[in-house]
Amino acid sequence: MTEETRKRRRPSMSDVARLAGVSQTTVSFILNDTPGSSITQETRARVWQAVQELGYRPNVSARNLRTQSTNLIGYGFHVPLTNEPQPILDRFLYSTIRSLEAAGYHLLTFMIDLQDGAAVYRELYRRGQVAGFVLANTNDNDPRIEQLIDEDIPFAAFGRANDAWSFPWVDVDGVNGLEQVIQHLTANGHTRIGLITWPPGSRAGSHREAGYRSGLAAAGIDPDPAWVVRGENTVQTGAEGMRALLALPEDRRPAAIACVSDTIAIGAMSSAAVEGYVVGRDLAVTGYDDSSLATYLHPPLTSIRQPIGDVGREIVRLLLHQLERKDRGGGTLLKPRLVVRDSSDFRRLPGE
Amino acid sequence: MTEETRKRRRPSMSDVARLAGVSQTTVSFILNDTPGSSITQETRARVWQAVQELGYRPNVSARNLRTQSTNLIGYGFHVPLTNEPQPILDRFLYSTIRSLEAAGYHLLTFMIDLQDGAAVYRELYRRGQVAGFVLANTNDNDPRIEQLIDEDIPFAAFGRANDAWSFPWVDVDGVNGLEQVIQHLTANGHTRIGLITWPPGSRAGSHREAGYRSGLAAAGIDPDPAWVVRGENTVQTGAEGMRALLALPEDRRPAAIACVSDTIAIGAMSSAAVEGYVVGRDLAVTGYDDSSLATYLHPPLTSIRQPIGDVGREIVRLLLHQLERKDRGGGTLLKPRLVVRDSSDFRRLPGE
DNA sequence: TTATAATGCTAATACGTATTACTAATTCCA
DNA sequence: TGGAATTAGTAATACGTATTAGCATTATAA
Repeated sequence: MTEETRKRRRPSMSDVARLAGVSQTTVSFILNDTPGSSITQETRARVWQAVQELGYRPNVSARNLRTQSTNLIGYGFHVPLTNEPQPILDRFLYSTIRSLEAAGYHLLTFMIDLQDGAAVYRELYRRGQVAGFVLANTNDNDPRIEQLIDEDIPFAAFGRANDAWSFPWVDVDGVNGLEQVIQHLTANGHTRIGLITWPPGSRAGSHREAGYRSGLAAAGIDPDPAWVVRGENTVQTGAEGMRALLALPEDRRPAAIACVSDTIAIGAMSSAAVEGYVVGRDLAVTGYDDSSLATYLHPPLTSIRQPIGDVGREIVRLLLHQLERKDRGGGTLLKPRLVVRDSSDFRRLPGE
Repeated sequence: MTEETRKRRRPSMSDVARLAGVSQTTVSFILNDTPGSSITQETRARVWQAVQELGYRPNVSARNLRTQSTNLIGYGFHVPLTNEPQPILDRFLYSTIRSLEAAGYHLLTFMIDLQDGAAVYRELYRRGQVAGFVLANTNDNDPRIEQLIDEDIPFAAFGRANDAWSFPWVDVDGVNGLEQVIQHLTANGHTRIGLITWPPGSRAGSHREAGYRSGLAAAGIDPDPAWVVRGENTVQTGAEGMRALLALPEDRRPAAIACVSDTIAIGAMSSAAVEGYVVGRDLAVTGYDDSSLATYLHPPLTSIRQPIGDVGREIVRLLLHQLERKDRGGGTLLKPRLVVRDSSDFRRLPGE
């Protein structure tokens, strides 16, 4: 039985046509509702009947070959340098997959490492395996984007890359996000505010840092260069960054620390606790991403929530627009939202 | 220029053949190293030259149609009920994608929700979009597995489903994992040990619970039914579970709590802190998964590390075996490893 | 020297679909 | 009533590849 089942050829349109007593062309017309074709209700019914009976399903490869297209969109995972979970990326991916499926597309995933990166994209496209790409984790002058623009390959990116390049992107306004954080902290009376952020060259990092600076400027604060420390997106970076900041002489030591991710904030909070500080009383800490952990940390973490579902939907819209109408769209900038919790909101704390 | 670039048809084998002055058949023979064909070194060189010149790449759809196969493997994401990060799943995915690519396959992702689940798999397979599937998050009597077996569709699963069904799976021995945890805790003198685990029906959950029970039995401990509390895989479950356990009367209250995931353990630790317990001194807590956060929690979390890279590799091996030799393989059970940290290792703590 | 085998290549075909060009029968309109 | 227009369908073809069958030409064996 196994062998027989495996061997049996899947029914094709011709099989359906034969069973229904019509031509293969007619079947195609009916299944695709081809405009301009005229078929009786009765034959339509007969053909659908045959489709049911045989369990016919159109063959994707044949259809792709004939239409010179494909229902696949590529997405490259960066090889993770560390094992940190990437909750934002996961949620972005889910939302993107969902939106793509609603339009009849599927997401093909592949791994890229930092050097060969761009080449894989070209290869997949030239083989006709994918119709276009969705990008995430974009960087300053991202070589992938440069190449995709160059070769006129359809794509849309989560994140910007370079003010000079014009391409379809969706981003969450990191400048605004950190401005909200700083505004919240200064409103709470803070004047010495540190920042734990990523190494230079990260686009998202530079936006968030710009928001940090403009937020401080708006409050008339001139930041001490020592207030900004950097590292990869790991808990460890947060822990070490916090230790460095707390090691500053008392008159320069920040009493509020903004982090560019929850992951970093978790490390920072843990380090602060080790050093004997009570976060939320002695020290304000904020994160970014509003991951699900934020609520349950001790104390709960103030964070910035990104409208990830919207990002996925908008990216897919931009991409499909290209695939259909063949012209590139512009960018979309979405606003994030500050979620205040005890890690930064001293007024909510009991006592002191 | 844009329009021209877009319009230009991708070169086909015939174009290469024409440029090299040979037949399309010859080009195919050369590119595929078809055994039994005999072609001069000189013609080979001429053809490769033409391939370079035109930038020719084989068309995937045409190849798939001709060979009645596809280079895609399907992977269905469960719609996440919560926003918890799933570090294990992410790492499993990376490892799987890598292994698949090494064999010339790509991973096609799609979303499934709990009810229609199984139908999507059949649909993708019958359309010839994918050659088989990789499954994760398998459950007791998983209907997807039942259907895939029924319809003789190639697949391999991360996790078991049912002792009666025979199919290719890879799993990490959860019984052994929790036995290691319990053995460690009892060796440290604990006699009242709680468990925060998932709702019944989770296969992985029942294995870990069995390990909990056999571990206790090995130490001659008869567990109080109140020691086991259940909930979804969220931080909240951990927090509430811990609160429930700590609310038990003192003579029944566990002093060590094993959790079936780090996510749950994080909630448990946070809740314990709120109740005024110092984890690692008053209370031992252990997790499962050894996520990257574990090291940087306060205190660092004892956890179970799963050999995820091996899982991905082995799954792909089992799947490819089916695709090539057309028979199903058996299962592989991998051993996890206990990583002891301060959350459970009282002897490491300073003072008392 | 001649039949046979190996070498180096090509022509023809099929995979399953979508689409264009066409035909026969019917309906419409003046 | 008769020609045009519409209706209901079909035949033929192409997408780009892999493969089978076959055909010269050269090398080998008897």
